[in-house]
Amino acid sequence: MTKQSLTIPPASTIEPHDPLGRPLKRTRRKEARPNEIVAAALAVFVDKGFAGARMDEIAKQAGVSKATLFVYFPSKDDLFKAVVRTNIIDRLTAFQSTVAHFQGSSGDLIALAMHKWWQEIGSTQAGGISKLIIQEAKNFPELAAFYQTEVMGPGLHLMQAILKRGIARGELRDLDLTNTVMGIMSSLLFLCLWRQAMGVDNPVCGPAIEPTAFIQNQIDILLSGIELKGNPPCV
Amino acid sequence: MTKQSLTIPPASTIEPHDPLGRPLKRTRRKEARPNEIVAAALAVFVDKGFAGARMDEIAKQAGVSKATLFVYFPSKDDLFKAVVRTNIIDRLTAFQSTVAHFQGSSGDLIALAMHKWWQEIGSTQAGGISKLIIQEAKNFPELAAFYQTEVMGPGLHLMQAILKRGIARGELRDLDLTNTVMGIMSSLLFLCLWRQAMGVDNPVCGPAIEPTAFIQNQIDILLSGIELKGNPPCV
DNA sequence: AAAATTATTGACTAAGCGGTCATTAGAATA
DNA sequence: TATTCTAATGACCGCTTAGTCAATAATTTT
Repeated sequence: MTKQSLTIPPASTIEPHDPLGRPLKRTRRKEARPNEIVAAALAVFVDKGFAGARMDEIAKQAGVSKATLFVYFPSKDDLFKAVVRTNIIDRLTAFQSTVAHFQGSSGDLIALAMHKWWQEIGSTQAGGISKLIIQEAKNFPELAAFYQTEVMGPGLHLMQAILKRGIARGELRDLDLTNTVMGIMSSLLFLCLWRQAMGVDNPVCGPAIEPTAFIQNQIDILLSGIELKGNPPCV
Repeated sequence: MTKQSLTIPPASTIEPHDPLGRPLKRTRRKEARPNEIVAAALAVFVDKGFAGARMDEIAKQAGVSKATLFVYFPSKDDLFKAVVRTNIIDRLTAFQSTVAHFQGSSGDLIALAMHKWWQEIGSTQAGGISKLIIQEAKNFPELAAFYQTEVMGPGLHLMQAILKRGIARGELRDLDLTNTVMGIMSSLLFLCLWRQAMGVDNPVCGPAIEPTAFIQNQIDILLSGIELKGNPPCV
């Protein structure tokens, strides 16, 4: 789609607006609709899951009629895919560049990466998508594959590079790279899942997990382990 | 909703028959039905999720009519709860007793617990329930609460006891108990989720995770960390 | 200002699903 | 064998919801 001339509605006419700043009546805003719809869909999908999400609710939240949804997206499936695509990619690349040219120790880098990941992805709405994918992977193999190659793949690769750097610099012991990376991701991904399922938003609260403290604990253990053996007698 | 006239009064005997011509047997097996239904429901729920599971399919897989489902379970919700109850509780208690009176070192006990958990719960169909709960927690707060108190609670408590034992015996350093326990559970639970979502059953395979190796790696890291610092100069 | 264009939508449909119930037929009893 | 009891079910119902479309109205063009 070549970019069309942006028709910004004239500021001249004073019209009623909704709480989100969008015009109320039946305004024509071809450019803005898709983003608004995707944003609304993200919220509803994350909240209700794919099967549980109602097109009516998405429409309402986007401030359009249900029929308009089908003007911009041919089906619920397609809308779902659009939600995943548009919400993950950019966030992930931003995160990558944050971590890319770090100079300090490997321990600090790992800590930075994990905390940043939570801050910029896990704790945001994008984190909800992880849960969505896990939920719906079986029903959307195509989408799962997309997530696999476009999201998990790069993420794992990035973390693997961090560990390799640490090993090369003599800061980390020789590791089972694949499993260690998956282990690190697991605690992060789990945090997303738990948040979404049992988290604060939910009436049913499990043991309250404070994300930052949890992650810091994971980092401490990851780096140093929990056993006491060896060190003390050293002085 | 006036009840309409009784349906086709069959003056002629209509023999029950398959589309394939086989006479349908209508055997009466009151005792066996519930278990068979629950077993079928487990498979379908795990495969499709709660919302996606169809009562018709469960019935078919159980070899009964849909109406029979409602003879034994008042609603889909109740059937779902029955599935969770019957599949989790006994497995969990069995697991607990396996671990309860272990005598060796804390490191070995932790390793035993994690491997056993995977072997007896995570890798079985019961593991699929974990995913179900995470999926449906928001829609079934009551069920999530049940899972919380009856499954996660005892599980966390058990692992916490193991860690306390290790600290008391001077084998483990002083730990953030809650977060450490959650961390351990996270890798195990994640393995279930990953298995169910991206696992071998699924056409979309992510990086192949070998569960036993993954768990062993987690144990190694948990106990010893990944950093090299400290020890070498000690001699 | 009138006509042309097209974004938007209310009203509708077809299909699917959880759940119900009168009827049917397997088995227990006599 | 005849009778009774009840497990099992086919047919149906009401409701929900993804998806459709002709009509409507906000812009643009003439």
